[in-house]
Amino acid sequence: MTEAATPQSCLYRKIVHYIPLSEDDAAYLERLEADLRAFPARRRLKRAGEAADELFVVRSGWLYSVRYLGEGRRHVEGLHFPGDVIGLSDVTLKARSGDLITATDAVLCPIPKARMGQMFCEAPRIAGILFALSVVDSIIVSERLAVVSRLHADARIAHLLMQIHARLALTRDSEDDWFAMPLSQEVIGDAVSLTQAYVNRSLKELEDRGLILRRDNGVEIRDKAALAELGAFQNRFESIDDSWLPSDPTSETTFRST
Amino acid sequence: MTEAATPQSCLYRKIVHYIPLSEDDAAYLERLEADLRAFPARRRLKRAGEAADELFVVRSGWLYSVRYLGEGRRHVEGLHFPGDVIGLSDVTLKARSGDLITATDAVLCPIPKARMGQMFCEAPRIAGILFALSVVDSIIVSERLAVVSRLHADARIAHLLMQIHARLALTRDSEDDWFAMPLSQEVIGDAVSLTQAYVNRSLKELEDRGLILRRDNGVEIRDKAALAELGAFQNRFESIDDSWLPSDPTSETTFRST
DNA sequence: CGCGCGATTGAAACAACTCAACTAGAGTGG
DNA sequence: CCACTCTAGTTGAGTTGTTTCAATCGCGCG
Repeated sequence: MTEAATPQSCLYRKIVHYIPLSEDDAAYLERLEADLRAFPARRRLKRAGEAADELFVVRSGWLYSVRYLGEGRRHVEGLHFPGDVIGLSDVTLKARSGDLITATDAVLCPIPKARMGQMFCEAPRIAGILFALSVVDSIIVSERLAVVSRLHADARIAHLLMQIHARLALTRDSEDDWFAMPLSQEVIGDAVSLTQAYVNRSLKELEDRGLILRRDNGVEIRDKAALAELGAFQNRFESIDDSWLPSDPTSETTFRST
Repeated sequence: MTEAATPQSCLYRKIVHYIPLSEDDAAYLERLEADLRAFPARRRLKRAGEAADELFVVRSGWLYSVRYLGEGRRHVEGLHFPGDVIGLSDVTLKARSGDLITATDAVLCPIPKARMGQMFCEAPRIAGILFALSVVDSIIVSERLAVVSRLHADARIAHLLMQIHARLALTRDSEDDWFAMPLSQEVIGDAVSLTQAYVNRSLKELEDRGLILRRDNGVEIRDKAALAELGAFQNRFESIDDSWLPSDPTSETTFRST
């Protein structure tokens, strides 16, 4: 176990990192995360083809989703960190497109997909926020696509490391330049489209150049500027534009002349 | 001009392709698309860095968004066809991440981003549908990421062609295996991460193998099954799971015992 | 008619892959 | 406490898919 059994809601922390939340909305969120489930590391929780009928809020632990495209070719669709909502990206699918696997021990809150409809009616602001989170997810994927498409091995790795670091920072208060890295080089490779062997070489090169330091089963970011430059990384999810969100009904700023 | 000046709403057609729409919702949609603007082909409508303060519904024409990541490296983030909503994928960004360019003459309906908030309150079902469309967009990107990551040049092209074909089919009644291809090989390359020269070779190979036929400035799909197999293409946006959507308030099926 | 962009084709260079052997460390059981 | 096993990481050599650079072709358009 890397965390306490019932950690505080990282989703809540992530959201308030972005936008202020009223008491009511906070309470609504809390009810959403009522049901806690613990899973051990390296477990395949869901498989491609199973019904995609629930979302999961990640309370603690790392997970990833993989897809298989024939002849053993594997692709990591996404990494999931504490505070992430897993499954937003396939609410429109009846069946899961890939497998969901725990990288570490993890605690999740399942949410039946059916509740989303209620939410759109009962809590439009929460619905809007969920929409925003889903958009953030898709920006992350889109970013990765650009990088994988057009950058070299070392730059892809650099980008991935910066992205992970930035995503983790959303739910941490302390500014730490080290994070644990429970993903194998093979998983990293499947995420940025490289072979395991080449991931190794690239990591070594980044380390030799002094951009990172591998220690204690994790990675220390040693030269943030250089990594960002190399990996064409801009933190596009550090803050969000919430100007379009439905306003909080409890605050009386809702009705303004247009 | 490839279409009439004020064509029928393809967004409406796309939505009803997926899910039934009440009179009220249809009317709401129509009001959303009140403002029509025509643009000539090959025009840069928006640039990276400009304020991302509006969405566009595509009434007619093709567009694409490109991103530049240093040293002339260009990446096509997305293709936009009639019925698409451009900009859903960066509602959470204050500034556009890339340029928006018309491939053909095009007619667009701008929608101020600010209206989205209202929508979440006034028309939860429409908001839900917009959310679903955004998820479909992100599935398309995610699909492309998997393919670009793990498949060879000919397979990537095969996938792209099948994807375009399938997306166009959403708003067409006639089953046609030919479509116009106003994208240069360079743009195609920037979309699937290949150089223009190699796109050419791959297209030629697909043609030699009898999977496609290039004619009349377009592409004819000659062997759909083989292309789908080669490009690991599954049509994951032909229909959507709408079971979770807020129900239509005008229909009296809303309140059921849970 | 000639200009210019996009498509076509060729040859050389190279980034990343494949295959494979070896090492380090973590866990297990005797 | 050591030998055994297993998984993950490291490193090397040869191969290949794709890029790069460049030259040529075709065609729509002013």
